Order: sequence, then structure tokens, then C-alpha cells
Amino acid sequence: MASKLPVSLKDIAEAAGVSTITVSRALRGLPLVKPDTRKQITEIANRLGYVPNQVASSLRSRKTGLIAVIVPTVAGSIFSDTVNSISNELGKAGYQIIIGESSYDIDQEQAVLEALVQRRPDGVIIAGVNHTRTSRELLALMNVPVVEIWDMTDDPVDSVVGFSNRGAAYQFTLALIEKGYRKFAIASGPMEHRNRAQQRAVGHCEALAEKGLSSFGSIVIPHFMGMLSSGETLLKFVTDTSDVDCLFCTNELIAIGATVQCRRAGMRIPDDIAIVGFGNVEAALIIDPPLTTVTIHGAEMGREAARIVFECLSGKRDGHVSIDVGYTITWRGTA
Amino acid sequence: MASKLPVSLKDIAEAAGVSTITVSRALRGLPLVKPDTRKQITEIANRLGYVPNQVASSLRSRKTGLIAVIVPTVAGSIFSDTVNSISNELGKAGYQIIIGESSYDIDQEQAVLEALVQRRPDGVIIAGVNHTRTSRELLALMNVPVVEIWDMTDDPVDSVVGFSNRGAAYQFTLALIEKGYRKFAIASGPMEHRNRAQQRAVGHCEALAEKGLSSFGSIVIPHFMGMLSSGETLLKFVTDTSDVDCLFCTNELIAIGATVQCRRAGMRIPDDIAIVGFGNVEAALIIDPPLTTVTIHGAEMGREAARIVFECLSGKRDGHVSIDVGYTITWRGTA
DNA sequence: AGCATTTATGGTATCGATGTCATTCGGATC
DNA sequence: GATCCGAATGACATCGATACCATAAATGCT
Repeated sequence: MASKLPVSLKDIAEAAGVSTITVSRALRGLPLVKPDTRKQITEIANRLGYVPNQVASSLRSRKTGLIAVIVPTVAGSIFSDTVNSISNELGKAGYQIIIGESSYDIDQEQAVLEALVQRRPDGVIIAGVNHTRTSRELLALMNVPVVEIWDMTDDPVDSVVGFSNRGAAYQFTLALIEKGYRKFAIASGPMEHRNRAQQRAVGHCEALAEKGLSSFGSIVIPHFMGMLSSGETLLKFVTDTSDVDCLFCTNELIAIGATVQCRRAGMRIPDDIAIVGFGNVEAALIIDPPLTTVTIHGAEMGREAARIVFECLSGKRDGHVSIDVGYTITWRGTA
Repeated sequence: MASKLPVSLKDIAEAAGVSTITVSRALRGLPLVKPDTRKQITEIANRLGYVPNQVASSLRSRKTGLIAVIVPTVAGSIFSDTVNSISNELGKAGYQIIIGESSYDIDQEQAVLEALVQRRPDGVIIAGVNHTRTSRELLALMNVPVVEIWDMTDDPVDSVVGFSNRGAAYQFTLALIEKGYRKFAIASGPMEHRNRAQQRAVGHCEALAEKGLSSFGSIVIPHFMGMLSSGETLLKFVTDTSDVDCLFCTNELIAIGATVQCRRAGMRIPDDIAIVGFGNVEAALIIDPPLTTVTIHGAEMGREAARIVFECLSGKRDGHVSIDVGYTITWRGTA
């Protein structure tokens, strides 16, 4: 309602018998303030319980100390490593993050972006490389560092820190074929033009095609479905789809759900059916058998993205960076 | 660096031939603007790509639209339901949250609070009821709604939405004794004065004492340890501590880790040893056997806290609310 | 001593919006 | 046509800090 705190720079200035600007300099630790003066000002500030008003500071200095982070969702563990590492990394430098959820939808993303931009963040980190035209224009207009993450592109808004979802799925599939699997089915989240699920599916299919194989089936799991209920759906799907020997899941959560439910239904994994995930979240380690998956370096992407934003803001760099952090195929028990 | 967007109210005002204040009113949807004028202004605003500057608005109106949320950690799934439901609930009303992590430490909490207060949030939601003196003073000074969550207290800063950690542990332990367990050991996160781990341990011990039982041992797991490594430590602990028939864990993550590692070591659960958790996160459902635990209504607490903040801000209510959302003992396979 | 620098401080405008109060306008009323 | 009233608009101050430029005091140097 009223976020008014009673003490402002002016009050301190009056109490100390100096001008507000001197107080401002003293408290910000700028040079050119006499040590005595600074000490006295600091003391008065503490005594009065002064808390700087960052809103006023932001308005005048055009620096909010805010970095906007947009991810599809913060629920579930998929993006939490990334968000945490961004937050930790930027926190060290005194930045605060404000998070927006795009809900896997570029129009929603645009709405969220527009809301966040009103707060004039000093930088933007955004998951994905596919945005509406308006979003791209807005990002460009803002004139702040922008880092797209979790994917690669030839045509970034500014900088990019990601990996090739398509390439990872392609290589992973080749490796699975190498291991002897032949009868693949694919389970995926909703696919839209050039989103990650779609790219992964494309990579998978390319590998199949290259080896002269064709898919034994596919199923789409909606976003809001929990691990166990997607697992149920997938159990039904694989028992109904005869002859599948490997279920290729384009995201980790549905792979975990499928593994748990198939095992609870008495299937032997990977003998009756192999299941592989994509992402590697912590939960993949606690199921039996632990999940074979593609490890996405979420924390690393967050860290690098944060570093780029920070370095651009401190003038050490100019943007337009592309970093491919790669991926790691992690063999565990399910394939 | 420069979050400057090129178009301000003034530009629109000039283009439309009206004053800035009229533009402001038009775009905010206030009454007393002629429909024609509004339409024209809206159109110009869109054409010029105007994005309101919330920083300036916040400064003048003393409303930032920001709610500070402080939790021990956002990593892991413990508090994510709560944070998500706060965010969703307040998002509907146009508020944005800024998150701070106290790292389970009240001095750190104070530091985080001081940082967040600089942004002049319109409200504060904070996990826990035990704060430093300075934190409490600051919260009071701010003159905004404050809701403490995840615990109960007789002496809230303002409002509270929680449950009795001690009572839950007490009742749960009684129920376990009723089920036939007698030889308890306790595994806990670090305990500090009146923190949640400590309250849960106290409740547990009270129940034991009341039934004339005494603990067979206790172990503390540091915060930063992952599920599987705490599980290893606990496996060693229970095999070294003879005769324990039920491991009472004061948090969910260590219970899951313990269950997974004990089972992988070939122990039968709950026959060789029962293990119970506290919290109920999604991962508790995917292990075998699924974890018996106390379900904490994290999303409900978040929703209620958000509702209180919102209602206070819209003048429908005056603060000083206490809500006990209770807890639910959830029997599954591990006890 | 005289002058150039550096150090320390202050005055004032400004960031971009909104609160407050004043003013204008159009039409209804008599 | 004069008066009144509410609808529509505007002028101005202000939120709390910082940028920018000016100035005073202290120091260095020849």
C-alpha cells in the first residue's frame, strides 16, 4: 500500500549538515568524500534506519539492477538449475532477477516480456530462440544485453548460450541404434514450430531415417500432466503398441513417469522395454533402474548467460556472443 | 546498461496534441477521458511502441506492484509449490514477485530482506517466524502487509499462514508408535533455535517421552547435501546403529535419499527398517516403496498468504490474520 | 608567493510518471 | 441568454535519488 519508509537522503543530509549529494556519495562508497564525513554520515544513516530507495535511484540512473529471466515454467525441476545458477551468479554482482513464465507459448512469452519490460530490466535472459516478431522488436528496442538460452540459432537477438536439441537427439538416437535398439516409439510434449520438443523429435527421426528405420508410434503428453499420470498414459501406450523396444522421450519428466509405471506394472527395464529421457533432473537418479538420458548443462548455461550479461553491463564486452555448451549422453540403467 | 526505451508519455502527448496527464489517464483506463480521445491515444501509443515505465510510476505513486518472497532456498522442491502458488495467485492481480533466499539463516535472511526492501515491495511473504530483531523492526517500519508462512506463532509480525511443525511431528510420531514402531532414530537438517527442523525434532521427542520411549540415535545432515549422498550417510548410520526400526526424518529429501539407498543396499522397507519423511514432495511418489510422510500444504499456504496480501492491499482487510492450514499424515509404503 | 591540481562539497536539473487542484467546455435548465 | 453542472482536460508540484557542472578548500610545484 504505502511502501514509504520514513527516512530519505534529505533527512540524513539535514542531520549531518551536508548536502544530499554528499550523503549519496558517502553511502555509495564513491571516492571524493572525506573519511570523517563519510563515517559520520554512515553512522547517522544507521541510527536513523535509512534504507535506500532503489526505485528513485533506478529512475534517475537508468539502472534498475534487475535482470529479467523468462523460462517456460518454474514448476518442476527442468529449468530450476538454470534459474538458480543465473540468480546465484548475478546475485554476486548485486543484481536481482525477476522471473516470467512463458508457459511454452510464444504469445504468452510476449505478454510476459511486455510486463517485465515495464520494470526496465538491465538485461534479459530468455529460454528459447523462437519468439514473436513483436518480442524480438521489443528486445532490440530495449538496448540492453539479451541472452537466449537452451537452444542454438544462426539468427540470435543478441547473444546465445545453448546446445543443439536436434543434434543431441540425433546423436543419442544413433547411439541407441548402435546399442541394438530398432523399434522406437517417441513420447513428447506438445510440439510447435521450432520448439525444443519438435527439434528433438526431428533429430530423432533424422537418425532413424539415416539408418533405414521407421518409428513404431508416437504420443504427445500435455504440459500440465504430472509424472505419474503421464507414466500411466505411456504404460498404456507401450502395451498397446506392439513390438516397441525403446521409448524415446523428449523430456525427462515423462521418461521418469513411464519408467516408474512400467516397472510397477511388472515390466523389466530395459529388457522388456528401454526408456530414455532428455534433460537429466535429479529425480532420474532415484528411480530404478536410474534413467539413461541426455544431460543438459542447465546450470552451466545459466552461469554463462549471467556472465555475458554481467560483462556486457560492465562494458567488458559487446554482446553478440554464441556459446554452445553441448550435452552429454549419460548411460544408466534404462537403456 | 541503458534500459531506456525511446518513447515516453510526453512523446505520445505531443503526437496526440493533449497533455501528458491525459495520456496517463487514457492508458490507465481511468474514467473522465472521452472515448474518442482515448482511442486516438491508444492508437498512437501502439504505433510508437510505447511501454510504460513502471519505475517512474512506482516512485510517484508509491506502489511498485512487487511482493517480496523470502524462503530458505528455491533449489529443490520443498518450497517450490509455495512460491509457485504465490506467484500465480498474485500474478492474476498484476503483482510480480521478487524472491530472496535466506539459506536457513536469520542473519542471511536479514541481509536479503534489507536488499529487497530497497525496492519498496508492496508486501512481504516470508517463510518462518523466527527473525532477527532488526528484521522485525524493518518489517514493521515498512508499513506494508507481511505474512509469515510455514509455521505458527503467537507473536506474528502481522499475519501468519502456517501449521504447527511441532504438533505435526508429535502426532505423526504417536501414530507411528500406534502402528507398532518402538525403536526410533531421528535424521534431521541442521537445528537452530526454533527453526523448523528443531521444532519437528522437539515434537517427535515429546511423543516418544509421553509413551515412555527414548531415541536410539540421531544424525544431522547438512543443507547442501544432495538426496543420494545424504542417503549414503544415512544407510551407514542405520546399519551402524543397531536395532532401529524406524528412521524419523525431519525433511523429505533426506527421507527419500535414505529410502533409495537402503533399498539399493538390499534392505527391505518397511520390514527391515521403516523410514518416514516430512513434507511430501513429488519425488516421494516415484520411489519404491513410496514414502510415508506428513503432507505439508505448501501450495495452500502460498495461496492464502497471497490472498491476504492482496486483500490488505485492496483495503478489504486489515492484516493480523492467523490461519492454520494443518497437515495430513500420508501413509504409503515405507511405514 | 603564485599558480596549477587535486580533493571535497554543493546547486540545480532531471529521470517519467501521477496526485492535486484548477480550468475549460458542452449541454441542460429555466 | 444567463446560469449551472458534470465531463473532460490541463498546469504544476512531487516522488527520492543521481548526473552534471560549478565552486571552494587543500595540496603540490616551481
